Amino acid sequence: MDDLPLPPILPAPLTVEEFHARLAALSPALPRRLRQCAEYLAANAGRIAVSTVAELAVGADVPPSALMRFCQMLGFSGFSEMQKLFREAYAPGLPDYATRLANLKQSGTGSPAALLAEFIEAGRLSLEALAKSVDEAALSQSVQLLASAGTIHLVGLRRAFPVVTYLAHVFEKMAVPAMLHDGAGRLDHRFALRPGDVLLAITFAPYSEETIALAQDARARGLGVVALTDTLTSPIARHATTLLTVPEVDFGAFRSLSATIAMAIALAVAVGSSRR
Amino acid sequence: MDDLPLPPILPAPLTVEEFHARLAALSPALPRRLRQCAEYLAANAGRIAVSTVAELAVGADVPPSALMRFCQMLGFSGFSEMQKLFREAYAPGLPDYATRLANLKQSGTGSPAALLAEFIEAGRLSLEALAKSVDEAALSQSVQLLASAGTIHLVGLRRAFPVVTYLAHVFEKMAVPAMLHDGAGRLDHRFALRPGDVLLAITFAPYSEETIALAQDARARGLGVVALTDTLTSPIARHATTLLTVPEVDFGAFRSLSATIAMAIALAVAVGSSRR
DNA sequence: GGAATAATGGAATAAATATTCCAAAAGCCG
DNA sequence: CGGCTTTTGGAATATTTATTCCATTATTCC
Repeated sequence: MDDLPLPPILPAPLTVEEFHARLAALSPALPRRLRQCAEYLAANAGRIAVSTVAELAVGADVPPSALMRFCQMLGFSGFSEMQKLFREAYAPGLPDYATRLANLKQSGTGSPAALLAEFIEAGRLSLEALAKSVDEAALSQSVQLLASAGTIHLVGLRRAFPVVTYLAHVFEKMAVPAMLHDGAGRLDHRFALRPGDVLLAITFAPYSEETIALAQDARARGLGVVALTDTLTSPIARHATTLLTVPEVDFGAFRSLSATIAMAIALAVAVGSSRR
Repeated sequence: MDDLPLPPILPAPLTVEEFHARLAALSPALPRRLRQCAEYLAANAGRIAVSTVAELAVGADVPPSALMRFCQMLGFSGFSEMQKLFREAYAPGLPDYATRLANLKQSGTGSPAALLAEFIEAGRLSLEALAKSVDEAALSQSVQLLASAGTIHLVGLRRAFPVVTYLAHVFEKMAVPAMLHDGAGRLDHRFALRPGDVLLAITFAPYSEETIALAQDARARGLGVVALTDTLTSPIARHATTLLTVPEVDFGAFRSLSATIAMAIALAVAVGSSRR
């Protein structure tokens, strides 16, 4: 007659992040159907706000009742309460934004505001693509390599130049020894690269001869080279110790650079804090 | 007995953009309650996917039945059909992205990947904030002013420097006469500013003395000054002919620059095409 | 100013959706 | 292999949510 086998009732997650953490924590120790739920929801959390129990159940390939049980095991009273979390999380950021963007785009094609809307969109898409495609292993290796460098040499010309100037600024702020190769006066500072130094080279199609040449030279002299480029098949890939790629969405002939800069700062800050 | 006063039955919008266009077209000619619906939905279209009729009705301050009628007048069979449009539009972009981001952030606080996730997020928030806050009038005026310039002078130091270097690159590509004031060698090129020229000055807190001084000097000599800064109360505001602000979200001590660059390219491309 | 028409709000109804419950199946342990 | 516990699927129920209908109120036009 004792009907209190209730597994310790967990408190419901209060934020989307807590939700993901809970999912990751419970997932391995779950029976089959419930694990299916966990995996599907982890991969499609964005759908929760706009789907019904039945739709999600189909997606996860479980009966609706299994999904129901799953919600309760997470600590929610039911599916609706869980959905509420996602609907509220969704509210502040996107809705007004998407609307404004639509209005901007509509305000006459070719108008400055419409152009701006396009670049904003390109930037956002680039950032999203980066989030999806980042190679965590290559990133950590690059950080390690740069953190171990004597001096970090920065090279990147034309459209990549703004990124290296920003890096130079960030490294300076963090007191990391770095040297910017800017090609001013056509001076060639290749002999500034000394054993134990590392080169951080950035180039995108159409690739800069000079950047690639410097990478090749550094590599030939046994220095580490971290390359930041657009594809795995970039000509700089063959001269790189570690290779980072960022998928940048162009609008017209111009690149938003958002993703590249995000990657560059993350790299710089990680290096700066690991040298300390 | 004739009960066919049916106003010409419009076809329902098939995309979110069509929806906005329809709204804008019908809105002015609508009776009071229906106009309230149109206005509220135009400003909060993002909410449609995640709200109930009752919630939206409260937001628009109309009874649910009015909202219902409104949906039907747009050509939908009812609210559910309209909501379907928004739920489907919502699906592809965000969900996978948000999920990946959550996973990245979780991969150990302080790890490079987690840092990257933060910067991606900061960049995206900045872009969204920019979309919401852009002052279209100031933007067009700035474009006109720059388009009428003899030579465009670019100034921006420290964290703003990457932006001006990118602008210099874009202007060069578009064959717009522009001069970059980079402070190299502490040379002061203020006498390069000639009548009919325009200065584009970029600075963020903590504001650069040099940038502000150059703007002040240009203004005193009767030149146009377009200022790109972070707030309306920036010290450069008093020296500006037109003022553009971008709300940039920082993470830690570092700025993502995404929004600033989006604004800068839009400006440059608009100027370039209007000079042609 | 009054008849005709359009718009409105609220209550009644229909439909969709979430949630519970329980009998059957599967897994586990002695 | 047989009793026990856990997990599962589906059907029954409860709840929420959308939708319709109609009497009342405002507008328009003559």
